[in-house]
Amino acid sequence: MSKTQSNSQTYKALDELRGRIMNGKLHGGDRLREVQLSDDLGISRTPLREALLQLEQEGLLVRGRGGYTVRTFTLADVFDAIELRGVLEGTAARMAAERLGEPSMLNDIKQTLSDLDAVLESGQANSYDILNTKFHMQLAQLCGSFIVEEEVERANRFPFAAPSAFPTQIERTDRFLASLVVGQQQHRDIIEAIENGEGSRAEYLAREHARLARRNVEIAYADKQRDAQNVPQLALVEG
Amino acid sequence: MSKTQSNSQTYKALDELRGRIMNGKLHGGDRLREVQLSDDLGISRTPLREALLQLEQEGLLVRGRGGYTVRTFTLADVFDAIELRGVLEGTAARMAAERLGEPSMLNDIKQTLSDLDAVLESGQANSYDILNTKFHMQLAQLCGSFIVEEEVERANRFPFAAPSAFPTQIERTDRFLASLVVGQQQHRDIIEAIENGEGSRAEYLAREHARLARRNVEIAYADKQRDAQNVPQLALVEG
DNA sequence: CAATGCTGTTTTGTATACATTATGAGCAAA
DNA sequence: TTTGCTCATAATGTATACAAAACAGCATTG
Repeated sequence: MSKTQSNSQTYKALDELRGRIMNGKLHGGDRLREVQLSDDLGISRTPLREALLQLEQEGLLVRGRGGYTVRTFTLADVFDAIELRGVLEGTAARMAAERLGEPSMLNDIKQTLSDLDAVLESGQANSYDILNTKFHMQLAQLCGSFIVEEEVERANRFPFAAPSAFPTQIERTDRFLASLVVGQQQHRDIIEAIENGEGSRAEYLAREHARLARRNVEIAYADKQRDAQNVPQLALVEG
Repeated sequence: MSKTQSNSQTYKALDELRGRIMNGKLHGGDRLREVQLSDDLGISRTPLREALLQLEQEGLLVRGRGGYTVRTFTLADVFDAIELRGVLEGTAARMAAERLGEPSMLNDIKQTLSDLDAVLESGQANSYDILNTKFHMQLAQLCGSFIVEEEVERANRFPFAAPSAFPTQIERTDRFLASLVVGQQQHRDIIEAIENGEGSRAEYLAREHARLARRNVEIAYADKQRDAQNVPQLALVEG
């Protein structure tokens, strides 16, 4: 996160390409030609290549026979990525429960919980997403292992798998808003389990919590045509 | 795996640097200067930078304030990495159990099990490591999800976390050889669980199996001085 | 007619020169 | 003595020229 700002050109290329892929401007299987992209973006090949390498690591591109192509995702891939995030966040939660030192270490994340409550009552959906992301980051940090924390964050960067990947853009149906309430209860339960040192409970609650995201994807995918404008990321998913 | 061969210079740099770090020629905290390294390795800066970027992704280097430094690992980091691998392999095993189509899909990995048996009886330790690695790769492939498989392989690339990271180099004590027998039984149990569709059992067996690797690290670390020549990777671990 | 090899073209891989930013030493002033 | 500024130096970030390799199309040959 810190390096991103320093690399001006590389970051610009990274951001722009990621955007194009996620928005569906670049389709799965499209080949990326360096010189052409370089001209297009107004960025020379060296930082562009750095960005391409990064996007390969993020899983958005595949490198075959020398050239990069945009990766294609199936709906199953999306579900798997979400499940993977659940597993990793579950591990973070379990480790947090097993290793937690002073209860005061939970103060910050409890504050986020309260903020989420306030936002849910007032119905400000945008703030919810920001706070939700914050909660998940704080949870990852609680595990006490930088190795695990890194991997959780990595899983969160994966397309569609992020805790707030879809909510901002999905139409705010009552059904969806209700799922936020459920999710917030799960947040509370996870923290309670950690506080009580209930590692296994914390792990499975976090896994179950990730399935909420899966459900959101299912809803969005079912209404793919209608949500096409709201959720352009869906263009990435084939079929 | 496929791209590695194509990049001649980049791969050379990657391999050499990885080796230097793992062997302790480069110590934790050492700064890597591009021009100096470029001269040293006889490789120009562009492919070198690509290698550095890759090593950052692998977790061996950290990028701060523009420059790369060799990452320092604590013993706790090593344990966490191993636990993480256990979690991910456990997930692969569980998914394999839950999703397995035809039982014949287990034929290949069962063959590996038999090969491992034969090697254990004959006492050829080198072949054991190769087959052990093969087993773990096949297990990852069984999960039916490329996303998960990729992440398992990623966790295996992490220093010390690979299934056969240490065994080849550790002195072959009776105690250690006994652990191989235990490990092989765990292999069999995992496959049995998958075959029976016992997802949860498969998951936890795989987790427990990873703890064998942890024990090997503990042994090696306790005898750090004696094993220093045999296990140069230990130089990477501070303290 | 099929297969194979040649050649022009395009694309990525590599090297290096240039630009920009960080760093640290030295000195001056408080 | 310490602190802050300035400037020299050296590092990384960027651009581009060149090399090598892959690819496609065509012609030639069996």
